[in-house]
Amino acid sequence: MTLATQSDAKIALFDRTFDYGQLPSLIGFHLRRASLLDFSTFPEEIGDRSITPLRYSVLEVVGANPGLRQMQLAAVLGLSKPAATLAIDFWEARNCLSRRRLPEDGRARGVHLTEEGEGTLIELRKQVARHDRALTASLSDDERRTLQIVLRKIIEGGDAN
Amino acid sequence: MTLATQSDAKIALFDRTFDYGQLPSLIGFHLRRASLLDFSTFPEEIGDRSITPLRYSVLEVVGANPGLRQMQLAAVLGLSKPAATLAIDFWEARNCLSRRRLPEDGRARGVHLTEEGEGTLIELRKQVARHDRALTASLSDDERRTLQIVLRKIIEGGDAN
DNA sequence: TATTGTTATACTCTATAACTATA
DNA sequence: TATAGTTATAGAGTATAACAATA
Repeated sequence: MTLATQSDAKIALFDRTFDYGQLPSLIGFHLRRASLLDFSTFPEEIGDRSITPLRYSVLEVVGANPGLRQMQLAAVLGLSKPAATLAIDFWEARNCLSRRRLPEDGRARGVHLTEEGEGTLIELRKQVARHDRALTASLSDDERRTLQIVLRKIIEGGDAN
Repeated sequence: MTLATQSDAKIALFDRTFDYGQLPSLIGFHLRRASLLDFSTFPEEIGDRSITPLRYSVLEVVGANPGLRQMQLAAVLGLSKPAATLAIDFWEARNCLSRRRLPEDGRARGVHLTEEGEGTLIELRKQVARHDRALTASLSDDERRTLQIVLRKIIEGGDAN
């Protein structure tokens, strides 16, 4: 028995053709590769390699929800407590985020954009939108829209749209 | 100026609603989340937490290209040399892969499935296909097909299809 | 001198748990 | 006793470079 026969797509390398087996039939395989491509090209557009997609998303969510608590931020983005702490530390060191004690609960901190953070976010938004546009440059508007809907369906496990 | 107004989608948590800002307009955001969901549910179907998507893909590619060199395997899957070495080590320790010297080049090793490896791959293929099907259970066949095509376009940067 | 593959090392991320301060 | 957040620590994954064997 040869397992090499059920192929589906090939790749040319070293003057030879290789077979991906059943991998190309898997949505997860393509999702992984597209997401990796997104990550790997992200810093090219942003310039600053220390600004990762995750760190950008933290700034974005704080901008959209001024004063939310660190735990809330963590829950919204699916971060662990330490991950939230570290991401906020990163932006605080750059004077883009600030922590403020809440009068109603001395344990909690509300997270806010600083003035510099607002400017940084406005700039980042443009760059990230440009990067995302470049990532999907080969798609029609219709395909881009469909892709977004279908990905949401996957993420919400069938309860979406 | 408030940055919280350009919202697009919301999430309910802690008896409150939070805003994702521009994140939901980004394909990359959804790709990341869908891919993370894929990864996080993968071990549930496979059972063995040490068998990662990457390690499975190594077995798959060796099965589809018996005897390919380690460097070729690395290139096909976009792995670094050490990553290829370690992945092959993993399967060799489980008696699923073997390295064989090539008569025509003493430096290179060809990678082969063992008999046990063939059985393991056959089983894994079924489980992985089932997992991928579950991941996309909320999609119609048509949507699944479209998704695959569109993701390939992204990956190949516009030269695809 | 270049290439295949291995090993060593370091760096990033993540996950857990211990800790503090408040409640 | 429980919760918000911080710090400490360890584990997985990845990337680079040094290395051994062969060409």
